[in-house]
Amino acid sequence: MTATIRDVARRAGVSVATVSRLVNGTGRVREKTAERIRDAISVLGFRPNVVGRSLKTAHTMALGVVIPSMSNPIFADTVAGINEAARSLGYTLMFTSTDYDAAEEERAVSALLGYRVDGLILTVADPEHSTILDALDRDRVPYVLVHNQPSPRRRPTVAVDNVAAGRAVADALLALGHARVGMISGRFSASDRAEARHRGFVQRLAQLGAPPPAVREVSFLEQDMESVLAPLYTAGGEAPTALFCSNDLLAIAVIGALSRLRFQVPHDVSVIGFDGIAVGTHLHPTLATIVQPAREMGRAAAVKLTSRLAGREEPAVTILPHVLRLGESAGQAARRATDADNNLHGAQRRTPS
Amino acid sequence: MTATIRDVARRAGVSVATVSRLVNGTGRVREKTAERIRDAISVLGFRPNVVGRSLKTAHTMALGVVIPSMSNPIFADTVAGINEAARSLGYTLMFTSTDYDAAEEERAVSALLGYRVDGLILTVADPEHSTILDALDRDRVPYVLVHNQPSPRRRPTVAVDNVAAGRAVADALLALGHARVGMISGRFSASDRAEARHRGFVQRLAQLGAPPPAVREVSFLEQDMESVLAPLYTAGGEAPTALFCSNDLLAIAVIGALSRLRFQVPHDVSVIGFDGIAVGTHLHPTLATIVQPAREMGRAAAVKLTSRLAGREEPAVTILPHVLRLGESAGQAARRATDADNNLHGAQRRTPS
DNA sequence: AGCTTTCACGTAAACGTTTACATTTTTATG
DNA sequence: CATAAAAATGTAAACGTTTACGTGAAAGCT
Repeated sequence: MTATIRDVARRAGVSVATVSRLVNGTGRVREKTAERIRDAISVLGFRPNVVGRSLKTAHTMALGVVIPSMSNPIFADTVAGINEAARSLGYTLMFTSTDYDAAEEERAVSALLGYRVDGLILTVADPEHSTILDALDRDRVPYVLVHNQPSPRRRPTVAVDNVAAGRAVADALLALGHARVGMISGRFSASDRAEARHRGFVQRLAQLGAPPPAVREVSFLEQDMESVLAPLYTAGGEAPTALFCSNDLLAIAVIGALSRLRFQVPHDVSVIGFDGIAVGTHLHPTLATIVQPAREMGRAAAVKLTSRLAGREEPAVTILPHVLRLGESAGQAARRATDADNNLHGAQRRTPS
Repeated sequence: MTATIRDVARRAGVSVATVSRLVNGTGRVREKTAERIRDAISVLGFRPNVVGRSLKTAHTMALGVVIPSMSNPIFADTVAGINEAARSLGYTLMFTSTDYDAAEEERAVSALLGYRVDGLILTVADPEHSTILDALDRDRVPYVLVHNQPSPRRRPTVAVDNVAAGRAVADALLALGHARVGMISGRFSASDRAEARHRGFVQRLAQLGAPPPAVREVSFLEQDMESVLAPLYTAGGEAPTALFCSNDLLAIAVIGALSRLRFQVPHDVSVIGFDGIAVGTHLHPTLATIVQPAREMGRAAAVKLTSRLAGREEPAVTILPHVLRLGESAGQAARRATDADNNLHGAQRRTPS
């Protein structure tokens, strides 16, 4: 069917070795023969079979990518960055998204390993207790984590400092005068970074003597945010005036739910997200958030991985800077004074059915 | 390093053929030997090398995916759908995004072909005049287009009827009383679907006796939408009261730019997008749009492709239904009457610097 | 001229599978 | 129990490359 190196060799009247040398630029070949070979290649439409090559060379020039979800722009952007860097380094991507399913994580990695990708870039649910990662370490499969929270084990990682960012959110909210705050987070078991953000948040709150936040863990695919929020806001005057959401998608859903519950953002409750996805700036109110340099993180991950593949020494963990973007969704806490005063806003609220 | 089928065979005291048969479930093997082999496999951590297998079997169980951009949720969702279907069919994805660069399209396909993917799923700039597609046809490489506008050549495609959708937008806008409309579109040369949407739009406008729309082609990555829009709105009373944008991302940018130009959407100008990306419903005003079933389209494309690979006959083109979602960004045209009347709103507008 | 290098190229053995075909073992049959 | 049929397994050749090694020719040197 499609031409092989043998066909080319025959037509050019040389041996396959010479063709291989020309194609790969390894070893010299006389200009005259080179021309004959090039001719043969173009008339036969020869395209080197990478799988044959890979079998022999024991590397595939393919990188495996495993992320939780394609539908979250933060990951899409990360992949875009990986793609960009990988391409320019001559690598191709093999890709899977797991839809936040831990079992699927394992299947995906296993499949990729079957293809003998040269390395993996992944965002896993819980790197601390990951049998997958343990297996990769054992088998000496090169990988780098992206977005996962770096831990004492110092697995190769590109991330932001989620804990510090969580603290920053606490600072910001307190500075805006919020006394009672809450957090709506994706399941910690499905996201170590959500857990890290929470940890920083709670820690700083405690440090500054604020009461601990109400925390609600939800599925990353939560459909019915109203049912999650309603209970928080039916209890007496203790409802949080600001909500930290572990990612922007959640924050957007929360803002929608709040509005259906007849709360105004930020007047009644402030909301701050995490990620800094592009659409956040187009929302109304614009979304307050911690922005991560997603595309850059992807690039950095690809570069780190390929550097390791090339045997270059690389720092295990790269922390990229995050920045707090104070959008309109986070505002001053409602005029605080007495508890009674808080109830003045009660009229605007409605106990959900 | 990692165990081969030979190692397994040796340890189990059988031949490689038997191991292969067991692993692939082809041919029978006595339960007793099967057990020995399974043991050997698990202690050696044997994982069949797909590249060796691919070389022999001449198929890779890998599908190539080439799309313009990862950062547009419509494509991200499509890829999610492809991923989902491919996975359940036992295929793995090799992935590239081109960032709307036609040259990159070619490189990407070429790379993928080098890996001998079993087939390709792609969204190209211009399927009608695509040397890439011609080459694929010539070399009998199975592929299916997704999102591209089906043409008389009936290349395998999964799409919505962009022309009909364009007409639907014209109908909707006219029904809302808009007399002068415009279109902000990604470059036709970079997107046949934008061109198709435009075609339907213009066609229906003409059919109904409305004046032809002002059309502005912009880059899909346009940063400065204000400079694009400003000229449209400095000319006398001829400015469009409604803008059809060839995709939602553009529509969002347009709404932002309009607001910076001190126009209110939809009061001063209505905006309607295309794609139906999820965030549209969270915007304020919510985004009027044509919604495409992106994830489903991805799934359908993967299914169509793999069916063809399996030799099953499949209709060449699959048209999935789109639906018009009339969000808040499209409203009644400003009270029309005399031309003079239109100028009443002039006070709210400001000629940009 | 004789010698050593260097250059250009060819030969053939891998790489890890699958799979026709051959061979052995087991089972069924009379 | 002999034998035929069926079942289980083995042998070895491919698949398309790369690459160590070998060889002949040309070039440089004394």
